[in-house]
Amino acid sequence: MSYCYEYPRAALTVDCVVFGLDEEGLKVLLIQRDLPPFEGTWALPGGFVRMDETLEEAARRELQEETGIEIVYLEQLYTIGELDRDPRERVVTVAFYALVKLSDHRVQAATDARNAAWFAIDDVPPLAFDHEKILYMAHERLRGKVRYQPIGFELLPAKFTLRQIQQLYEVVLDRPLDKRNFRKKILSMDILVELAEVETDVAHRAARLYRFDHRKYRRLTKQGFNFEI
Amino acid sequence: MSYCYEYPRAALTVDCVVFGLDEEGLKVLLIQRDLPPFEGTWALPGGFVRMDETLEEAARRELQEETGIEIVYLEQLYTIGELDRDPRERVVTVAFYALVKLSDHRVQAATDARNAAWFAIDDVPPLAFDHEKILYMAHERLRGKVRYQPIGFELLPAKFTLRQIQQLYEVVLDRPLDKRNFRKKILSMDILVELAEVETDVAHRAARLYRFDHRKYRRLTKQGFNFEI
DNA sequence: CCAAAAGTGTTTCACGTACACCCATGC
DNA sequence: GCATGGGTGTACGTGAAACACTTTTGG
Repeated sequence: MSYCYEYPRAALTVDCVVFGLDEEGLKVLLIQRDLPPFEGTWALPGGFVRMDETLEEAARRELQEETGIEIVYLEQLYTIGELDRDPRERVVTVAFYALVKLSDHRVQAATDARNAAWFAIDDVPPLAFDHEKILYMAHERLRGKVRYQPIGFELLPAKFTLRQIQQLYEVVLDRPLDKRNFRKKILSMDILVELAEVETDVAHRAARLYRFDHRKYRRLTKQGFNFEI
Repeated sequence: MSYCYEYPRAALTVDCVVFGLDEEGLKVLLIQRDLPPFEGTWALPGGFVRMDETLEEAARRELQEETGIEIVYLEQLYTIGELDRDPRERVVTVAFYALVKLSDHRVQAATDARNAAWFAIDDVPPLAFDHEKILYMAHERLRGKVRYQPIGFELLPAKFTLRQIQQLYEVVLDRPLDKRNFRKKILSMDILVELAEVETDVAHRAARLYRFDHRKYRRLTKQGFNFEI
């Protein structure tokens, strides 16, 4: 107990809502706590912020340590400072949300030393602390943001079919979309590059693969283009 | 120095970007610091979070203490945890932004004990810490949010003319809007109540006054209505 | 009567939406 | 040859944008 201050100070943590997508739908990455409080309960990955790292660095480090995942897309969500959210003492947490290409991370997270697992977003166990509230906020944010920023591609493999993007939007927005209209719209934005490849191992006609063109998107954005689904 | 912890802890503050609107345009409320560091420099109102108050409570209290302003619309903006943002020690700050009806607060803030003043958003003096960055973020957020949430009304008096709303949007979005189209659109949303009053003390035909109908808006929102300018 | 802003409709065009069939492939 | 999804075009309606003149009021 060697760090002393004139006034009391809250502890500062980060918590991360990590979203992934597979054939079954939208998933979230949880860890099972191995220490009290809430020992054995599922929770969002996260932990204390060190004095030599920024908030985002702390979030990335905790994700790396607890789940073995290297995050590409990470964004601050909200900071929660309710008085009794942690039974031990006052803990203020900065919540983040992250999007990962589940196709790349499926095995890693499940086999990590800590008990980490992907849960369907609609079938999440009871969570520690106020993590259900944080998860809800993150889900809302994703739903809102996916419509006017091309962040959905962070959930897809680098090469994807138009059907995959459409399914992504159908899952996140929770409504069916018309195939022809969707293709017309997404292609007319001119942010996808048509590849010379098609998907493999499907029991039907293989679909063309595309990739998202970050450079083109940035150029268009500067010219006043607004992504919107 | 009587509060001791096993690990070092960052200090936690709140900072507020308070926006107001008058005939000249968009304004921001600043205070002149009366203590080091940055003594004499203009800064965002804010201060340390106490252990018995939430983050939002801290923001409201600081605004009350430093500027005498009672805030209606207050929203969390971003949390900044860069390592050297405060020369004394590690300070993590939760930034908020607030919208006030400047018409009600013009005198109060200027005559408060502390040196507080409104500055045109495009003519802000050098600010302490990283407050210019925070101000920029808040301005961006306001610009973005005002288009799809009816928060602009928080900047107007309770009773306002259609010209006032239009000017508000012209100032915040920084582009001219067509009068007839704007009126058509805002009135067709059915979120304004036409009052039996007109403005007074103008050297021309007096315009009809309206007020924003929060209740109607909430009802429409539940039915899937989306505000958008 | 003059200055200043209030108030008011119509036309045009772009875009969103609804909708159904043939094609390619693997089994 | 059959099941599965890939890929494609048109018609319609709604809503955004462009645009100018008359009315009211105070000075």
